[in-house]
Amino acid sequence: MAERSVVAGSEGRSAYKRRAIVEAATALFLREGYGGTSVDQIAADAAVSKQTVYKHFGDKAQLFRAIVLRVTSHAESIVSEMSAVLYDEAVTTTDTLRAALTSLARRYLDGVLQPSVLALRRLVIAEAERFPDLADIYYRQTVSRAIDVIADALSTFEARGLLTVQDSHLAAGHFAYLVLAIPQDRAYFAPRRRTSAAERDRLAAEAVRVFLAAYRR
Amino acid sequence: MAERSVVAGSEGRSAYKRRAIVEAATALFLREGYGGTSVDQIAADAAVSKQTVYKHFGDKAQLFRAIVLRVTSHAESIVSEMSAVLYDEAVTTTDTLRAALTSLARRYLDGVLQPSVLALRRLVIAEAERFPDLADIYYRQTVSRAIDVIADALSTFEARGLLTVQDSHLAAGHFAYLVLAIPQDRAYFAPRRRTSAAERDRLAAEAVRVFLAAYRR
Amino acid sequence: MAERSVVAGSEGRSAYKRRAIVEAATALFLREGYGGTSVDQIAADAAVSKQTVYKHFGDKAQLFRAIVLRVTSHAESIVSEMSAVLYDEAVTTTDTLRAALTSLARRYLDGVLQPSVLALRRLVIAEAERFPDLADIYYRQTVSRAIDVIADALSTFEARGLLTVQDSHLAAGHFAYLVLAIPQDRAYFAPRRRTSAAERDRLAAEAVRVFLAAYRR
Amino acid sequence: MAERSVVAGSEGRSAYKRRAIVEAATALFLREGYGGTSVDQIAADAAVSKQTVYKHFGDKAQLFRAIVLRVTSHAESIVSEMSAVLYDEAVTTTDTLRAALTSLARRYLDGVLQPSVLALRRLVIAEAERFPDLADIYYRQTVSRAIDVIADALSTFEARGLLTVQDSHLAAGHFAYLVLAIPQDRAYFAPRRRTSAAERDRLAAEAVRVFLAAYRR
DNA sequence: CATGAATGAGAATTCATTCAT
DNA sequence: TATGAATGAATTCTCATTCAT
Repeated sequence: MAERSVVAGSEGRSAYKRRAIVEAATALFLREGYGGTSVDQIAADAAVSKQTVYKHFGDKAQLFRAIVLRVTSHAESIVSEMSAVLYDEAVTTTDTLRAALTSLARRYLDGVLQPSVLALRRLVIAEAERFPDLADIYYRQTVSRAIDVIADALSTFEARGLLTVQDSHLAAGHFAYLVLAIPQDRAYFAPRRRTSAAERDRLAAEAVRVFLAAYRR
Repeated sequence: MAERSVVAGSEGRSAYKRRAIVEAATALFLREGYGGTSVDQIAADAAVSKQTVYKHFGDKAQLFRAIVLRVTSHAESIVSEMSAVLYDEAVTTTDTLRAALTSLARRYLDGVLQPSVLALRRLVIAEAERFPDLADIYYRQTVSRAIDVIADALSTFEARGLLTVQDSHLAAGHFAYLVLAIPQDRAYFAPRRRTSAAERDRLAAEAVRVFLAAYRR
Repeated sequence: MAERSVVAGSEGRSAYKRRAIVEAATALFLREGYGGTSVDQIAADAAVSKQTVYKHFGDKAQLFRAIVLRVTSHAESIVSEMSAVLYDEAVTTTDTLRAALTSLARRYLDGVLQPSVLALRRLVIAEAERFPDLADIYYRQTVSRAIDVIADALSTFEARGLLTVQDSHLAAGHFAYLVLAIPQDRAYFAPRRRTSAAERDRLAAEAVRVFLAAYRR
Repeated sequence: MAERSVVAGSEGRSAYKRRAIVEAATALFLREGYGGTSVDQIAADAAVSKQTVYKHFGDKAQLFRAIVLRVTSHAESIVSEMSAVLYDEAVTTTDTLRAALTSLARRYLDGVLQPSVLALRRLVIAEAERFPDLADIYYRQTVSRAIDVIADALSTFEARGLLTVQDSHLAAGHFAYLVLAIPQDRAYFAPRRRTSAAERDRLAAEAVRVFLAAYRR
């Protein structure tokens, strides 16, 4: 038992340090970028020796990959939560459809405009040339994924006779970017500026209005 | 006259070197980013001594600023050319309006999806934290500017009874991103992928369709 | 115990390296000045990597500060040793006073004319514009300090009816510079020239003679 | 005549530029030191090309030598002016002697405590290792020279039965440093601090008092 | 297995000096 | 003869990575 607890303590320590590294690296990469973050700093912030960082992650690039993938999968979960609203059985009329889409739009905005999500996007874009594989994964797991989910829902709504959609992915793209593009593009260039809740409400409502004008049966 | 040509040759030399530096730095910054580009490399590519770079531009950051501003002003000219179509007197019917907006959309897509324009955008986004002033200028001179121009045109069209527009800037944002957001966002994450002419045609046409469904009187 | 010696060895190593850096830097700064000494050279002379220098001292200026302060505190100890003679109870007559002052003068000369002390003074003077704080500390801890100590003693001697001193600090200044100024000023401009023991004897004796002529009761 | 005026203009121009270089270099060397001054800066401040600097002075070290020698000879003139008072025939009594010495002391203080003189001294001291010849010349032409002049005068005064001086140079040294050493040493370490006129008066008076107590017949 | 030190390279920047024009 | 450019080395400092203890 003593032995086990030592072993367990050892593993627990290792896992603890690993998590400390991940946390420090996540914060630093998101804040300072890849080039702006040094392994020294990560080790210092994690209160761990550099050697430990290298033992756990091989090298800086692999650590970066691990961090980005981890945060990306977290971003993916936003999409999943978002999609819940889409499978609401109650959407059977234009009014409930509008409500559902508006709710979806608000969730989407709230999710994607989170500072940490924006920081990740900016980071991935900045490093897309150095880490094209990461950029690709990111795009597929967040942007594409969201559009897929929306497209599915739109197809469902069309099957219920609520919408007229020919290319559901194009329609989903229209919806997604009617909602999101304005504040997201602004946020790319002004990382500090926030989009107020009122603004988000309005953007969601207007996006839905335009979308329905074009796609309602 | 011989003397003058000597003098002119002397000045021309300096200007020539300066241009060589600007060209080399532009290519490198757009391709490798700020951190990925060394002053050594710029000097080597420009076939110029490092001193000459420093004499002309002070330091790396100032050189970067000069480059970004220069390319930005070039990007701005795309907006100006784009706006030409908007003042076509012939837009008086729904059909001519649709044609004008489609043409506008195509020009917009063609302009913004140019590799060099995309590279600049990615660069500015990547360095928005380090050079917030540049990001701000870029956004105002290209993104905002384009939306302003479009908003003006939409107001005109409304005055002619062709559209119903309450918030012309919001409507312009809807238009711009219905057209652009899908391929632009994809391009941020996949710098190498091109959007074919056929795709651009379709994106333009569909964007205009959605826009008119929502905003036509 | 083996463990402890390992730990101790580890700490000892770090301290050993630090001391090696301090010694190399002290020698170089005193000999070559601040600008004339490169961090590369310090690292090489200390048989240590540049990184180790930077890890220990942050940057060149901080290293310089540490060195100057350390040597200054050593110079301060000269003042302290010097002051011992001043509290000799045996000073009760003009003759014993003369002997005590002469002894003091000799110690003062011996202390301040040491090549390393002169080198430090020249270094601090040379860098007084760049490191005014250091110059200030140096002046207070050595020059001012010595004069304070002497002034105290003179006050004591006056209390014993041996001297007539109104402004004890001024009198101390007169004493100190009657003793020291001639060879010190020469040494500033001729760093290599030494002042012989015979010369120092004579300078001490004559300084005391002049001083007593003016301040003896 | 036209030709001559051209030639003369050319020479005048050359001499003018030379003077501009000398002035700029003097200001810079005194303010920033040898290592802190770049030839670029000198050329810029003199509104002259670097080549012109090199044509006129060979290299930076020679320019430095020229500057220091020029300013030194100016400092020497202070000694000469100072010495005037010493050959005043009216010095025949203890009172006139005291007045003459006090006046001398004041002139000496005023001369040597001029900021430009102090800056030169600090510069020469700082570079004494690199330019030992300059330091030597400086010392002889200012410090030694002043002491020689004073020693001469003291000998004269002794010949008139006013003083008892055995080693006139030692006595002159005592006089000079009784007057000067306190504020000069302070000024070495605190380049910005000034010594007020009142302080100088007092220092002069007290120095003369001590000196006469020791050397008056 | 973890820590401090080392390595070795590379970055930005500056300098004194020399070449062409 | 004077100017802008070039040279080439040096300097401070940082980084990613690897030993040795």
